[in-house]
Amino acid sequence: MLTIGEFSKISHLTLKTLRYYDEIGLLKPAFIDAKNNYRYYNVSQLETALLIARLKSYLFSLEEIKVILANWENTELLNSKMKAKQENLTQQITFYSSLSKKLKHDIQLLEEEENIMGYLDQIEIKLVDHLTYHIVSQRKQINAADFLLHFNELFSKILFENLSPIAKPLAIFHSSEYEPENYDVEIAIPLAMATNKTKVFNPGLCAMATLIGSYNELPSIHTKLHVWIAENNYKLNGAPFEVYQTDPYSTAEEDHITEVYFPIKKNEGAS
Amino acid sequence: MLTIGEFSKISHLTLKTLRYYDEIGLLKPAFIDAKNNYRYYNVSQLETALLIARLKSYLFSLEEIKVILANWENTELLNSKMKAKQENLTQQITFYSSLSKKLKHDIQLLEEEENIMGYLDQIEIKLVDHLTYHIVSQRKQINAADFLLHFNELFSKILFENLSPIAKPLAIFHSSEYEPENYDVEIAIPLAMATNKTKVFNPGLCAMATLIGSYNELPSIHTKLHVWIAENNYKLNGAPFEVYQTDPYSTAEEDHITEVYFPIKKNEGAS
DNA sequence: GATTGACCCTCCCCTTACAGGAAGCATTAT
DNA sequence: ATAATGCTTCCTGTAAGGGGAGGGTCAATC
Repeated sequence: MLTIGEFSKISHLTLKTLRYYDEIGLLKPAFIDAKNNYRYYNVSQLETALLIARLKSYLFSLEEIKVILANWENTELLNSKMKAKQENLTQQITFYSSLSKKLKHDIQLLEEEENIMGYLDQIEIKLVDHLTYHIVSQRKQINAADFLLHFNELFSKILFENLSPIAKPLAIFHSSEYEPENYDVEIAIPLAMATNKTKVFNPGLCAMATLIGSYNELPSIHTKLHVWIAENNYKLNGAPFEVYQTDPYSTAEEDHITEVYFPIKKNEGAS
Repeated sequence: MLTIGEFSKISHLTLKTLRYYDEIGLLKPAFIDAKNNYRYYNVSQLETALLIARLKSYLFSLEEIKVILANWENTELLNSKMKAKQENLTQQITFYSSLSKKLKHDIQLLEEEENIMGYLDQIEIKLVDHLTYHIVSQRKQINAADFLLHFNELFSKILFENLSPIAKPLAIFHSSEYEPENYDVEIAIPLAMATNKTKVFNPGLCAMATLIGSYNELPSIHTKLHVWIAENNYKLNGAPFEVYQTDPYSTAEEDHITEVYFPIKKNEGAS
């Protein structure tokens, strides 16, 4: 039997770690002296410790390791977990690589122009009077991450009910705050004619900006629009909406074209 | 002035996040109504929010971002931070890649042999009677991470005091637990002759195993040795030590050869 | 037999960047 | 006037332990 100190020295796990593993039930000492609560490990547990360390080096969480240890005989499980982790690592590498590329780009920008936020000045804002549409729409609380999925339903409806779209699909944002898990969005498609299922969409005067590229830059567009609205003495007059000009399935992320509209009206009492 | 909800919607930061940024002083609302503690942001703060989001996407911690914002005029600082982060990312990528390779190797092992701990059976243990040495040594509490640095001092001493080493350098481990930040290690070099600065090193009977490759596998060796000692009815009889057979500066990590010794004696009262 | 120093125990707080939820005011719309 | 919405603070929880306090225990020495 090994005391916790001896076990620590051999396994290269700290005392803190060993007590923690005991606490969460990952590696419980073989024997605990009831009268003083001293932990004693037996020699065979050293190999378990090695195994844990190895799995940990592959970035499995302790919770995952616990499951793997509990099913140690089941090599199929281990195999699939390891392959999943492998996939995971590959994704991480891709992610870091693209991040590194973007960072490199910004470093260059900084050295040439002394400003990494310069792209903001490229965003052009137009004042437009938006057409009136008859739209079919669905309003829902969705998770922002699977925004696209909810469009499919509407696309399908259009197809099967023989409706004829007259303009690109759009989304109207009703949320009063940003809550990515629970986003209050109305997805809509403009039709050629009014039916009993359509409603009138008439935003009127709008400030508009076009986003070319990843959706991640959306806050930049919103910011720009808001700054512009404030500076030009307008105020918001309805829910913002976006019109999708490109097919998200066939277009690369960096070529997406999205038009962002903010319905506005002149500020009363302003000069 | 924007309420926190409006600001959230535009910046795509949640209410929780905004309140948290206020709390840690990263993005304080421009105005707080004293009578109801409502937070109000002004439009220009939207751009700060964008900047924060951008830096966050580059995996800067909020603490780092705070520093960058505080020195926003100083493009030099930003530049160096970004380059450091770039370097950091490159390291991460290297790390994940090598991890991925190891994982792949283990997946193969698992499919061929149904066992990823099989390498343990390859470790061979020998019973040896160790020579007696006269050593110069230094015992210190060190950080395990810069183990190598502490050898340099001793190497230098050897050189400048014209001492003649007679065998490879070694390290004796006195710690009673594993504490990587505060490792009680005695670094030593055997000399040809005794002087007033040397001491006698006489470990006697030892169990020994050779580690070929990365130091990370050390716990495996220790485990093996301990299991062997227990199974063969010996017990520890002094501090474990390691002999470094290869030059750490000119040898690749996977070719390092380290001999691990455990001084032992027969267990009394055993059959 | 007593002391000392090394070893072990539990308990509590701290870390990052928030999320979830409760309880209670404040504002706005009907 | 009332209800719905929006805002506030406060508490708890996350992963994997680290740091330290305060106190009990063990083995070896005097």
